[in-house]
Amino acid sequence: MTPDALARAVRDVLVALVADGHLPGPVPDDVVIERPRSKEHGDYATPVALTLAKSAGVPPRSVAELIAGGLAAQPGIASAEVAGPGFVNIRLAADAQGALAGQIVESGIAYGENDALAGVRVNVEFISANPTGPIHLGHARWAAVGDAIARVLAAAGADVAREFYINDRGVQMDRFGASVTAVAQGRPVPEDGYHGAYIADLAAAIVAAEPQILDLPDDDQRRAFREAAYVRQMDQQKAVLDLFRTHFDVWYSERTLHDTGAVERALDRLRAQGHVFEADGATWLRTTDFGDDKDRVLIKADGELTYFASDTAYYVDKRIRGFDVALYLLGADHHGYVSRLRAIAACAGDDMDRNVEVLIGQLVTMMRGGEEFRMSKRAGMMVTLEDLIEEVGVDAARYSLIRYPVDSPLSLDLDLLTQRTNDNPVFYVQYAHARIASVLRNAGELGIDWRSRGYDPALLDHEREGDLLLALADYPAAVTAAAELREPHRIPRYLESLATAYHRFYDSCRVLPRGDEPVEPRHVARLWLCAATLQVLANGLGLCGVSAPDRM
RNA sequence: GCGCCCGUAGCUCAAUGGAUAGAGCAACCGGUUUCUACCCGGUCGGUUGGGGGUUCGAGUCCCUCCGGGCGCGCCA
Repeated sequence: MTPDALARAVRDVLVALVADGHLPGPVPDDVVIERPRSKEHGDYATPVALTLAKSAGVPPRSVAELIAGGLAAQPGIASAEVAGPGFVNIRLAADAQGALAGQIVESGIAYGENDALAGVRVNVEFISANPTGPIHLGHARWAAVGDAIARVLAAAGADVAREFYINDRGVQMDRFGASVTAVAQGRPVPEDGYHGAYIADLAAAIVAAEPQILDLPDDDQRRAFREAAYVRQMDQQKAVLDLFRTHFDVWYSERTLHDTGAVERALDRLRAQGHVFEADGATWLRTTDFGDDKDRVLIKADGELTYFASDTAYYVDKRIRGFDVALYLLGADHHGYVSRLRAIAACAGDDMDRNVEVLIGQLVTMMRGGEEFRMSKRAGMMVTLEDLIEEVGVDAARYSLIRYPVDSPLSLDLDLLTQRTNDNPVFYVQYAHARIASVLRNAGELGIDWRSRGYDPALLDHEREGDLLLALADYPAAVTAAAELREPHRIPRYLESLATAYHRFYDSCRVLPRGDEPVEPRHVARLWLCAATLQVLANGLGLCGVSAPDRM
């Protein structure tokens, strides 16, 4: 029995109690089912009597008694008891609990998927690094977390697009182009240019590929270098992200935004909503109507569009493309954008609490030998995603970036992440997967065809088996919570608890027959439990974009 | 100055308003006659930064103070 099924069972009891006049209505739509911290409080507990008592005008324990009485008569429930101020503590029957293993194996990769966010179209925009340099460590957190959020949202039934916004227009691009040009011509990089060693690499590669570029007139040459460097730098970013298993559905160019008239469309819409005004020769958006600190300029007095105009047009464009939610994943240095992005939505006539969402990711640093790791081989003073992958590998990097809530600063300890020990949770979880794969392999070699035999769920009655089944039952709720709260770190945390439950089970429950022992139904039942655990570990690691190895 | 985020065990961090605040690491003690010991069990460890409030119930919500991080351009 799953927590969902249990919630329905409790609700059925409440409906019956109301129908019989034992309780006044209404019955709440959602009955809260909790996993008590203490095992003494049962497999599950519901505090619903506590919340109902007030409106019913009855002592909570009396309400709880009624619920417990009704529940105990339900199939699959071993016991339901009232405890504390009015909790109902519930224990499941072993067979009802054990049946879950079969359900999970049958569901396979779909176990954990749900429809909590069905019908919601979400645009997840993340990284959006300038195409003027490599993806750095600050972006890396979002490369992992943004991708995991997208996976988790999709698992919860949302229609998700991963999007990368390319700032390929404006002053930074020109400075980038000027820097590459200068190096190619043997001149020093301008003061306000880009100084990393990668600039020289780009210049050399471009000159090697198209030597005639140096014969072009100055302006043409600078433009040609800029465009060639842009293409190469984007390719480099894409290659690294590809290596990092972060793939985008849409690469959205700021130039495109301007070329397709999206800016004008957005301005029209904002004007129609009545939040645009002229002052001091400039065109403004009155974002202060919706909580921003100050109004923002869309078109400068010199006629140039601001970056804010692009932001605005881009948001409106996302909505025109049919997304219900524009989810922005930004670095802490951009948190000042939150109020203006929300104001943009409101100015466009949208609901700023629903149509736009901004997550702010705090800083990431890398430590080695107790010292901060600051230098990159290619990029100078910044550490790149490439460096991180080189240091710890994709799995450890992704896992440890996803493992923590994004609103707290993160310090990655490279010494730890390269160790294959318990300090390093990704190995702990992967090891559990590999361990199970090994058991299943051995079962195959012993000729135990557990899958076609079926199993008796009531045999999974050992305490550690029950704990493992409870952990397996928690998975869908972990996925839903991760999606609804945009907190993918819940998945690694969950996987670690599942891995612990498995290792504990493995420690006290022999799965395969020893030596010449015959194959008994209990062995088969435990193989089903192993297979179910393997599946959930694989599914959860999949949501993190981390591999689930069969051998380690 | 204004705004946002954070403050939980020696360290790194969990905890969707629920019961006695949990893991891992570190320290100490134990565990494998055959499935992966990269594992498992135990001990030690807390005024959840301080104070006040809301609630049947607060680490969680509100107020205030303290401490830390970041942001506040007709820049991009």
